[in-house]
Amino acid sequence: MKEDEKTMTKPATNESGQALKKSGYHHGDLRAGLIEATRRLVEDKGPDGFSVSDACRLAGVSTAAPYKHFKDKNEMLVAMVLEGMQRHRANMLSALEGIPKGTPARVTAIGSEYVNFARRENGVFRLKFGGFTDRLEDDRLQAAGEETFGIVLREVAACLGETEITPEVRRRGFMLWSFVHGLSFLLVDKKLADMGGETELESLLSDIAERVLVD
Amino acid sequence: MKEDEKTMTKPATNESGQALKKSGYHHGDLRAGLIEATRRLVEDKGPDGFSVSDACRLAGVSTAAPYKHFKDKNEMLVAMVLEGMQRHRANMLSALEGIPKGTPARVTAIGSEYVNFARRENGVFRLKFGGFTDRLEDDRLQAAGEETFGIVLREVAACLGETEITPEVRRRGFMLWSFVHGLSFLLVDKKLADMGGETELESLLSDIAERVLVD
DNA sequence: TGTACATCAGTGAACGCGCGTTCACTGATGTAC
DNA sequence: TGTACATCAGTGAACGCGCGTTCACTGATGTAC
Repeated sequence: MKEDEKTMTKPATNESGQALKKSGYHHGDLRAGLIEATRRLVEDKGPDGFSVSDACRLAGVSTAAPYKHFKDKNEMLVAMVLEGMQRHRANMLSALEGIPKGTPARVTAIGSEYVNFARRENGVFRLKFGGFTDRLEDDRLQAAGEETFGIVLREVAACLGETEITPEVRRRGFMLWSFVHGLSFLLVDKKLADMGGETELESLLSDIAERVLVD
Repeated sequence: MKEDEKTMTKPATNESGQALKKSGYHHGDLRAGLIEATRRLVEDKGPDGFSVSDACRLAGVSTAAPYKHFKDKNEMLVAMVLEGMQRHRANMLSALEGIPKGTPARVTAIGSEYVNFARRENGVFRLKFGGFTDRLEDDRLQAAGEETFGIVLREVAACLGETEITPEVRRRGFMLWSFVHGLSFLLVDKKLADMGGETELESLLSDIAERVLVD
């Protein structure tokens, strides 16, 4: 196969070893490749360090190629954030596995995963919440966010012994969300330099859960 | 004075009526004028919608002028954010006036002002906290932030009956900060569409203060 | 009070750059016969 | 199985644009005499 030779002379055959590109001419799944490139760039250079040109370079593709898959730059970012939110949601759900229903420990587990996502996928997190929202404004993002918040509300309701989402459940859920959301930002901005490590974080989360969920 | 005629033909004599420019040739206080222009642009177009060229246009000055007062674009943003943080701090302090020492009401008042700042000066708030930190990284900003946090810690200590900033005071203060910080973001991102108005906000803040400050 | 002069805050033109997007195109691929 | 063909995912060159920053300059201002 001279495919490989060709690939080696291409400018952007991916620096980190993981393959973003499949074959010589047709890509295989360029849409996914570009989303992954977008994600990487946002993680590496920050939410505003992303450019279409960079993504193309990383995916090893001409700068015109994305427009076969996305309307414009904004669509690329939205698609990437949506994917990230699905991951986030899935992680939160799997963090619940094995923890008894109706216990504050479930709420703590969700919070812990929320914070971890904010750290692990800092760029995506900031892109969604850091004030780029105006640019990204999109019903799909809004909907995905509410769906995720629903997971929290369900657990809060269970803890409070409610069978449906009452206004009080919303209120408590919102308190918890606010706390965990702010905590994520402060951790990621490193405002918590002297606040200890992982144990301290877990204790903070369960402490808050208890304080908010106690009637 | 033909000064006025000249000014009228200038392209950027300020759209909103408020004077950013003083005289025909020398400006008077261009540094302040540019900081104000920067602030306006960041508020109007978002943290990443700011450009030096725009600021010059708004201040009615050539694009080379800022470099007599600031090292580069970043310095302009830092200067503007620093000014904003001083306002923020002053507002928090004056929100305390007349409220009895050692009461949770003082903590609530600070929180309320924090949230209001995030809404009133949304652009500045996001610029400081929304993930532009990497670009803005600056010791002066860090120091200003810690000074502001000190106000909270002092009040928390008073509420807990401590005379100094113990680890537990820091812990509680940090919980409160996280909550109020997250609340600010969620309000500003309009994730609280169904969460009621000002009264609800105040009740949320005092509720949290009580829950966190009760031993 | 009037004049000569140094200062330095502003000018305006220019620079090189990377960006987002478009265009006519090409050639790999899958399908119908 | 082999061939003709339509499709359409990619190319690569080009576009116009606004950006941040620099440069030699100019002329208003304050100060010394």
